[in-house]
Amino acid sequence: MPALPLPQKRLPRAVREQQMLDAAVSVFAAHGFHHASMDEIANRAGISKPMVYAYFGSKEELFVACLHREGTRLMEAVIRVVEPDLPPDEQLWRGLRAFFAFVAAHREGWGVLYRQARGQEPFAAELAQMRATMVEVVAGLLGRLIAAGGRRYRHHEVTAMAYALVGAGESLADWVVDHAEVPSDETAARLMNFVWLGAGELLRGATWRPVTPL
Amino acid sequence: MPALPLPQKRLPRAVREQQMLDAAVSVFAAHGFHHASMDEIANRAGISKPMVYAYFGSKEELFVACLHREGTRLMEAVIRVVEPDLPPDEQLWRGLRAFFAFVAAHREGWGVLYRQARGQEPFAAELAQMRATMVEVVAGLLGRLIAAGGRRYRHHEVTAMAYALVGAGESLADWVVDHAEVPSDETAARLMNFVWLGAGELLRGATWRPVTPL
DNA sequence: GCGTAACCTTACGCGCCAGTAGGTATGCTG
DNA sequence: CAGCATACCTACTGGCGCGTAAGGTTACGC
Repeated sequence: MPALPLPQKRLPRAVREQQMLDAAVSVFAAHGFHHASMDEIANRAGISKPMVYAYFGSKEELFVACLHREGTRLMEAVIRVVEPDLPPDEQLWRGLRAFFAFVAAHREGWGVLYRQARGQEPFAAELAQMRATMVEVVAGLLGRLIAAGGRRYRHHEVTAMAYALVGAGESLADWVVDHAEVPSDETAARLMNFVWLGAGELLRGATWRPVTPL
Repeated sequence: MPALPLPQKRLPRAVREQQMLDAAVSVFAAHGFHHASMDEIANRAGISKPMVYAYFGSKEELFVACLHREGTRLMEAVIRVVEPDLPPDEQLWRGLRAFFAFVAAHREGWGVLYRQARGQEPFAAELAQMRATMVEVVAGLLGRLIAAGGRRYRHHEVTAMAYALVGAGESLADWVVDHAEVPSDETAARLMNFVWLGAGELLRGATWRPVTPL
């Protein structure tokens, strides 16, 4: 969207910071980190460049701030729906739905930033952090799930499974971004089926059904 | 007058190109696309910059060439072991093994390039191409697998499953790169189990066993 | 041997943009 | 209405590194 030529009211820092982040997210998403210019970001935020530097310090720090804000929002969206009292499969299902819904709703924001960050070294750390949190959550879920079945697995095993699941999620998220016509819940259901039953069960014709209908 | 310490042998184009690619891969992997300098690449290849431009045209094209060479090698490594006459599960298993083995063997090459490319726009296309090929192969495998079980699935379904699988693979590949101590076959086996049996089967204590022992 | 094509070099131009210097306006607090 | 802090601006610069012009040198065909 174009820069809003609004009356240049003096605004408190907290507000301007959010505006800058909004601008930065869309510019970074549009051109990528390196091709994004700070001038454009400042412009779009309806402010001049030195303000951005005053508040965020550097281009890299600004990017990290974007990543952090958007990532936190995603996490919150997922965690909000995963109530610990529900049965594990229901938790997983809800988490997946929330995840894909978020990705679909933030098509041009989160996904793109995320992809960016995985390559560029300075950001990989920040990313790995969030990813690790996510993996931990999922691993916990799988752990309880398996424990409920009376079996025990090594930590390593469960972590690897969680990693695979998170990766599958990311990959399908990419797919969702490019296929706006497919409802995100449908994708969530597909992954749920795949994960829950595995190819072995699937080919025997079994189908996992959500308690809450689509 | 300037005595050349190194006997700068004149080499045919094909040879030099490979040397340049070798140099480029390691420099790109080390610093990332943008922080890599053409001078350093030329240097490491034991050649001067204009040669690189003469042969590859631009920094971007050079990167694409790297991506292409490495990607092709990966594809070949996987396709080589997947003999069409084998039963589908064996094919899948072999493919996974080859994939993780390749990634582990090219720790500082392929994985890093791959991560880079997903963000930067100009390369996403090239990447998507290879990815699509991979997904297609996997989807074909899954399709035959399911058909063998006597059931039918929509193309969309199978493709999504393939996408999820490929994503899980990529994700675990990252993990493998950071965990050199874990043998790649172990990771392959884990994913195979996960995919093949699904969490549902796993928690009932089932285990898929490879025909060819680790 | 001699021309010519391919290989290879040194040395530089020059756009782009992150980041800054230095200064002005505004509003809050007493 | 001082006086102080904070919001905000215009206008620069420094240098990094991609890409190139112009010119040597070696191999190879004839």
